[in-house]
Amino acid sequence: MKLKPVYIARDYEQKIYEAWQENKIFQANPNSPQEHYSISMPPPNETGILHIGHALFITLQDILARHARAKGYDVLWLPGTDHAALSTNAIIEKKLAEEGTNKNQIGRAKFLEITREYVASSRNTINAQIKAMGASVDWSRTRYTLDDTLNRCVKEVFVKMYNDGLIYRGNRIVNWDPALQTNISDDEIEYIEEDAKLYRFKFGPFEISTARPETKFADKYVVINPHDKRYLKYKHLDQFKAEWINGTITATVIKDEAVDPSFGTGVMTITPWHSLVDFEIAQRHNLEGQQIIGFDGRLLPIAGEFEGMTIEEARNKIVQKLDKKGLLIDIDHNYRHSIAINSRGKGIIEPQIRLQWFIDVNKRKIDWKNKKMSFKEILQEVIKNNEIKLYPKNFEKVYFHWIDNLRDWCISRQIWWGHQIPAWYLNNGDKTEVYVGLQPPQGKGWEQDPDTLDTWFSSSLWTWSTLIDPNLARDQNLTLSDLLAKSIDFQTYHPTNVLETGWDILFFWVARMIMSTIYITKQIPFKDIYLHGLVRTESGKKMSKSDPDSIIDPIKIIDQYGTDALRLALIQDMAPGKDEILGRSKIITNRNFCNKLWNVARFIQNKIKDSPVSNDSLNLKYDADHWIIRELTKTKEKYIKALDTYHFSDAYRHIYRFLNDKLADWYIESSKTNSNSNLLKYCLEETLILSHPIAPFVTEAIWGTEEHSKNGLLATQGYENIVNYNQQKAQHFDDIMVIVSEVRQLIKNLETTNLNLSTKSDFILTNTKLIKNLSGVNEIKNDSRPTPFKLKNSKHTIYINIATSLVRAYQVKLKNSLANQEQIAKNLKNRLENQDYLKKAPQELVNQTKSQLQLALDKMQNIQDELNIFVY
RNA sequence: GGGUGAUUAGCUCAGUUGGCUAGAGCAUCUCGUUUACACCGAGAGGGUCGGGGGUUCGAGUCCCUCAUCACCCACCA
Repeated sequence: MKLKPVYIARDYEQKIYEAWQENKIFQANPNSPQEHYSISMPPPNETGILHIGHALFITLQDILARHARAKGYDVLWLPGTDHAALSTNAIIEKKLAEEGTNKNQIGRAKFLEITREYVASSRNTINAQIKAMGASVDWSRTRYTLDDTLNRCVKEVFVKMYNDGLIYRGNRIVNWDPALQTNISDDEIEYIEEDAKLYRFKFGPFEISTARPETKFADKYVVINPHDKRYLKYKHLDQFKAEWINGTITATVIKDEAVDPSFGTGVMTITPWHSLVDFEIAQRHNLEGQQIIGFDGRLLPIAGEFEGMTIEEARNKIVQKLDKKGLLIDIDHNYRHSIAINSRGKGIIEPQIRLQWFIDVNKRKIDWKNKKMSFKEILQEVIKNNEIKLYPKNFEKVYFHWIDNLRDWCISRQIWWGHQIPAWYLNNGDKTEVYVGLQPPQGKGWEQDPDTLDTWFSSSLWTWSTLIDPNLARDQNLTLSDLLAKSIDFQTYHPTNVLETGWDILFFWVARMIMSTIYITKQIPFKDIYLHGLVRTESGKKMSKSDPDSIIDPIKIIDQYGTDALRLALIQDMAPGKDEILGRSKIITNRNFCNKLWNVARFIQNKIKDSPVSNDSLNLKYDADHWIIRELTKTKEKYIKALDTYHFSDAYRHIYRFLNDKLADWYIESSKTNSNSNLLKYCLEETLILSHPIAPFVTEAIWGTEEHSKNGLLATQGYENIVNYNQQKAQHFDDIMVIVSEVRQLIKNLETTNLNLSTKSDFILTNTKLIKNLSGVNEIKNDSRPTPFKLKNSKHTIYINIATSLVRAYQVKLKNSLANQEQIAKNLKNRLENQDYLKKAPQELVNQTKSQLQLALDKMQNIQDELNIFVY
């Protein structure tokens, strides 16, 4: 088949992916005698559509998977989707609201049914888009964070943790989202700053400041720093009367270090029910708290006349009332206040006290390394001991900092979409019995906890639960340990080799996987963690839905420029853990790499047509042949090493340099003079095999148009050993390159097309035609008579014959290069005159410096000799 | 308030344990359609690596400090 002049990606990509799938080449084979390699794909939201972040992680993981296959591993890259509890639940509730109903009206069963239908229809979208990216995943092992096996695992883990005392139920301040009617984890909160008013009120003998007067109905305590000299006459637990919003109250003085004397008046009242800090102060002193704001965000009966009002409605009215009573002192309008919002739903968070389930991160209950350790300690241990390696390493600092500040993890959510908590309650008059188990308890009156578990609880089980055989998981007679022992995938592919994900979910997900996996399986979940950065717009901003122009839509890019162009643009100049900027121009540049490869293939195929490939074994005929094999060998070593160490952009740069600077610019150009079609074909095939992990489609497309000694699709080809070459002959071609480059410069600088050379060197004379074709020199004569000018960079003696009219221009050029060489020689000389350098630097380096200096001096001498001609 | 990272050519960025005469892509300028490629080729210009100090024979690279920016964590009534 003949290749078209230009590579049109969309004509090939889909068919190629289908061919890969038909041949089942991405299917893992645990029975393979080869070594095994595995990656768990971070499951994207099933309701999502492919964005640039997905495109990045698919690209990186696909490169790793294909690279491992080419190295000869049996590879499992396991795909899946996440049920994304919070956001999916919110979508459905919004839909219901639009239809004029709500979840309580339709009931739990109906709600779940609607949700299931909705997600089933959208899951295909994301999976098709993952395929479009070229992902070499094993679709036969697709998993879902809400499927039966995972549900079983979730319950098993919950029950085990409960029995070990690692999960407890307690009254704690949680981040309540009145809009979504659920609490969310600390990590899912964002803070935004806004202008607010800071009110100062009279409170008994004190002045207090607050930005939130609406929470002050039940404030019966003033808290003062014990060291605050202004208030030494008030003792801890002193009582006083104060006129307040709804009449006179009796209040108590509390002394606590948490108060900052320099803020406001140094006196504050506390609202334990609606503030974490206040709650902690109240706990220290055993104070009562009272709920002021309902879970619907409206004021409760304690607010008296303000009952039922929202916070916005009530605030000004309360201030007005206090003002009328003469209690308002002043208002600071320049106050900036940060408010907590839900990073997913954007609802304003109202701290509330609720009975919730928590995971204890400090209890030493987990067996690891023959010790009883806490989750916190395990998280520190595995990274400290290098059992799990972080790339880039500097994220360790952030990681440890996060662990130091880790609190117990609240895992219950007041939503319906997700894994329901396997806890049941029985009301016995004034006491509630609690039962936690895999199956509902016997007997009447038990009711299951309506809450579900945080999505991250189930996704933290991802690496191992996905490797459990789903058929075995249905057998309730088997224990969880049995399941792990009998599942061949788990035995073969766990721990996984690498977790590749964004640094933004290091804590949400990565850390929690380490916790849960070690706790259950006694294995680490992965050996390496590679963190990539975020992809930003050309102006450096985060791509956001509110600014549609800023969004690079991978689907559109793929259609327009091809998947490979997108993949290459994503890894070009990318550094681990660092955000990168991606714009259209970068994609176009990388589309050009594909086109270059395509045209190299076209040229070589035409060549082969003209002089068909013989059946002889590979025969290196010309100096250039040895040279290109040397370059290919170097490139291959560097490329493989770069990918082995997650240096994606380096790997790409190496193959890019080889293709453009070596193969196309020099070898193909020289093959127009001296053609070795066997070797051309070999170089093309090697380049395709090497480039395949980073640009799978265009390479497979070219491969498909060729006849190969090797069978099968390109995606199944491994890296092979490279043929031997002769080092000396390779260097001969280096000599030719030096000459050609200098001649090209001369021709440009002197603005002539009429440049002639003469030499008596046999080497040059046998390569006359090649040098002429490559450099554009007019003629190379066999003539030993010297002319005033010589080529300077070649070790061969080659004279230049130029017209007298050009001599002056040539003189300027000589002076420039003399100055240049002088500077170099001066630097090297200084270095060699430094005794310390001679003593302390490695001998090898000193020798190198000496020969560099000699080279520079020789060149200077030559130039000077030529310049002397002008002395008159 | 605590922390992390960044600062290298006009722009976007590489630069792996210090050895650099600091690189690439894009952009700019000049020339060129020679058996693949104008989604091309050849050549050129452009940087005291944010400032200052230190360690070292040697610093873009390590340490200190200042400045600017970005992000993360905590959050004060």
